[in-house]
Amino acid sequence: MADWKQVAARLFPDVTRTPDDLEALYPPRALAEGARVTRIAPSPTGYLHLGVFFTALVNRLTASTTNGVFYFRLEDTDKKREVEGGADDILKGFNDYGLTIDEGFVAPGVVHGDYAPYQQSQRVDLYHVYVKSLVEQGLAYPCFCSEEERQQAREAQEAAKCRTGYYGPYAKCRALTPDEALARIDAGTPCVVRLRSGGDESRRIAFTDLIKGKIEMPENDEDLVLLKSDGVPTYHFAHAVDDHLMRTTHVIRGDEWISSVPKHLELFRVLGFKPPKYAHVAPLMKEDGGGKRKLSKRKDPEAAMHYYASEGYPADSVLEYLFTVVNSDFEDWRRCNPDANRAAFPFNFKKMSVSGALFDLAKLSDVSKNVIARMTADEVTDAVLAWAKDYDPTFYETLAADPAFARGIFAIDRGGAKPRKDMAKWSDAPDYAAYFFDGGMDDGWELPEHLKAADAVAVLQAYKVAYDPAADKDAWFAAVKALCEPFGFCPDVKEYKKHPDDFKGHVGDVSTILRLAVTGRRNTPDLCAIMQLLGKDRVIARIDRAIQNLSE
RNA sequence: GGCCCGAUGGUCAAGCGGUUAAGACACCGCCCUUUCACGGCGGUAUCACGGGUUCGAGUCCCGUUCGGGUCACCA
Repeated sequence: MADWKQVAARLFPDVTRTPDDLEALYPPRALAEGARVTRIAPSPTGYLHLGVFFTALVNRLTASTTNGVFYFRLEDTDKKREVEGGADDILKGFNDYGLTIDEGFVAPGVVHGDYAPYQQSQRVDLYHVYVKSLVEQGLAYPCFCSEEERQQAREAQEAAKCRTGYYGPYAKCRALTPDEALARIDAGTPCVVRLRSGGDESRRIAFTDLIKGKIEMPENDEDLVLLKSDGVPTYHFAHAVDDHLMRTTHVIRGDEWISSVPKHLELFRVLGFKPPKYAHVAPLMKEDGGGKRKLSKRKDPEAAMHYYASEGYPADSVLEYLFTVVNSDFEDWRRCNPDANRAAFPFNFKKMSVSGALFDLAKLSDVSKNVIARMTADEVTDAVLAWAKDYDPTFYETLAADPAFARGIFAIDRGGAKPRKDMAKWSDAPDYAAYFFDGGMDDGWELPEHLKAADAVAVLQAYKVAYDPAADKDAWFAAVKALCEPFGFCPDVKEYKKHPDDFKGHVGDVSTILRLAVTGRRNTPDLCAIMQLLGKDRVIARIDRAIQNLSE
């Protein structure tokens, strides 16, 4: 009569270490009381998803605010879904947004830390040590069921209207004796290793989620797969082993995991590990036909962090917005600390939303406008240039041809106490700056309805005479004002409002005529500054063209 | 369908048994203003529904409805 020890030995002939050995190899961390160890553990299945980034941010904040450690572990146990270079994309994304990683994979090609390896595909020996031990104890067993068999069992369960899954009486291989198991291993039948669950579906297990509060669920009674037939662990098992061995104190992850917590708790129990604290983060949602749904990697371009770079949202804007979603009191804090570094924000689980928040691009825009409004002309120019180089080569050429002129464009109305908020993202820049370039001005503009072309022509002709390219802002305005009365416009807006019928319009209308002639638009920054930047020749040429257009 | 979570304006949300139910975005109006902006002030608009408990319920309990998540050798 064989026993489970023999089965374990047959299953894992190369495993010589014991759980105690590993315990010694990866000792508890020497950290101060209260320091939290957190991690992000993405799988390299493609580009960096906004949701992953968001979760990483919460992990980062949790570690930072407690002087703990935030590490990056690669969950590359699913070779089928793996994407070449996926890990580097994710890491690069973190780096781009200034999200620093303390340990594990910290940058593309850079890994360090005392709890290595940080890549699950390189940790299989470790997992096997524990599985072997569980099999020896009779707490896990090999299962030889084929996909077809499981499928059939499932259909039978559905027909009988009972819970589907591999548990209790439906766990066929659970009944195998060590001898039977040995025979099938020797016959070369592929197998997985399953947990022999001691759970009871009718009992309930309670735990406290740091975000959602107390949660109660039926115990797990499923004989979940620990090791797949290729010897690689499932997420559940890897989670228990890795987070224990890496001494994670707080597991912060997407709330799609919440229903697996009973499984995880059972695993920690049978392995003799102290379970971590859990915090399950609600997903970012998107409005979709009246309802809302989780941001989808496939359907929604804004689910990719890359989207924000290509649209030209400054990293700072994205972060600033994400913080408003992370903690509901962030905006209050920001109002009180307008210049403070976000790292100083006192992050708190209790201020996190329990249910999914709609990702609001309009709000992002507003936040971003404020961020950009605080930047200097040089910063804006550099950022626009950097963005254009990658995403709008034509615009880049245009700007790069005359950097000083480019800088001049973005310097207008910037830096004062009342900054303009014209741009929410760098991709707004080409349109914003279009009329500064001769080919970019739209000549198809029309006068506001209450103004007559003849009056406009008269104003423009007079302005040509009065125009002084060297005039400062006051002189410039005086010249505009002087144009009013001769042509029936009121130089004083208040006065005009008292007697609107006495005038053709007010000084604002005169400005509008000039603005349209020079820029082709009704909305622009300070006209005086624009004209100075444009220079005399261009201004005169444009006024002439306007006069001609209006005269036709 | 089973299990779990949730529900305050169009959106993000504060609220922890007694409030005129904060604030932000968006929208609208007014003011300021050389134009355009910025800014300031104001406005429209919310406690999903039904039962309890209570002197009193957005807040506590139970149902209903709706929304989300999850039920793999994926994570």
